[in-house]
Amino acid sequence: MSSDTREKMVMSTALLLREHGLTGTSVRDVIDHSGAPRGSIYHHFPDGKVQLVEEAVALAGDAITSGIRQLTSEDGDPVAAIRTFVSVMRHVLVSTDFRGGCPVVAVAAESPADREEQVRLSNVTARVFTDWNAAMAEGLVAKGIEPARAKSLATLLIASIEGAVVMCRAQHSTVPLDDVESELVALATNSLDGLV
Amino acid sequence: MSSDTREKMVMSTALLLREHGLTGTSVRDVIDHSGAPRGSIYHHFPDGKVQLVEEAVALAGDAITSGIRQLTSEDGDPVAAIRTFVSVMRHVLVSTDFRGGCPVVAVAAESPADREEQVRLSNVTARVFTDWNAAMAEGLVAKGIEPARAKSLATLLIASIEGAVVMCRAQHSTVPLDDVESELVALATNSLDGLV
DNA sequence: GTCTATACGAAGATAGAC
DNA sequence: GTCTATCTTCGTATAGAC
Repeated sequence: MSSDTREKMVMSTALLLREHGLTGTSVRDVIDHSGAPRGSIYHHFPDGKVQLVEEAVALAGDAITSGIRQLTSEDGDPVAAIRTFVSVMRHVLVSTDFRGGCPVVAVAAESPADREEQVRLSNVTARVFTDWNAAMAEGLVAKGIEPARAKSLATLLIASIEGAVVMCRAQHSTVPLDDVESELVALATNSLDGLV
Repeated sequence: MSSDTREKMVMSTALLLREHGLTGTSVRDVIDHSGAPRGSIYHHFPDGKVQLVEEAVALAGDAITSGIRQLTSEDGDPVAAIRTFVSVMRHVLVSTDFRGGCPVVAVAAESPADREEQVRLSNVTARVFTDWNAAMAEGLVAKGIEPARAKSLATLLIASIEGAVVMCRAQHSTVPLDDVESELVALATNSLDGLV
């Protein structure tokens, strides 16, 4: 089955991206890591590396979006969404011995020299960040926070978790993420109670 | 004067790193950008690219540390330090048309395949993040916040600003950083007033 | 769909002249 | 200190057979 090979390649790309970054991840690496047949890359991904990366970012990003939506929808709890988001990131850090982070950030933090590539990739990363933000914000609004505040609060949540992940990689420790989590939980709780 | 050439090379490295990342920045690029003589790189930097990057991260990182210390020392104001940190980042984003971010994050977000390189670079990035954190935390403690809380609050400040910068690059907009700034200023103000 | 072979450029680094 | 030339490896991508 060919679609199986395709999926494996996209998955491998996401795993390699979060560790070595955009330029640091080569098509060769993806082939080796996925065990995919060498001659099939440009069959499945006519646009080559850019397309592979686009799909990997979308895959990883949409998975997070779904997670947030599930935890915040209906009778959900935004604080649980925060904890889950943090847990996912912490697991990635620990399981890669602090060599891996978030593939979306990895791509967003590098600007390729090639213009077209730059545009295509920032389009995906921007969409993912917007989705995360909307999902988080909706959960907060459902709990009584006003839309404008919910949006900026959601941005703070996402930005700080992502920033903490980078700090954890540098320090080979989950402490930055742990600290950010407790601060965020306290802040979100207070905000939901109308205290702040 | 040779030290002039040296400084230019380190400076150029920092500028290129924040835009293209670790793997995306080549020694050739640094030579071209700095206008330095081609044959002098390995004279000034015997360890080649790693050394160049180490010094660039330290240069950029220490400049921020100094900025924070100046604004928080003595009769200083932690909120002013936040605003200044944000201003610096916003200027980088706008002046590079959202193609450039923070060189420290750029390096910390990529794990080189080479072990020794990985160790050397995470040593610098870790030190810089620790310095930023200590500088911010000290400013908060001086204003009456208890040490443990100051440390985690400082981490939140730094992580969220850095995370927001990455989001801004993706979205070609300063809105994420603007939102984070207002949230942080509010939080810091409340914390200093003993409200939270 | 998948193979092997290969084109072509760019990467980091070094040698040896000046 | 700086030059030019070059070694070697690796990057993306393509060609043409199977």
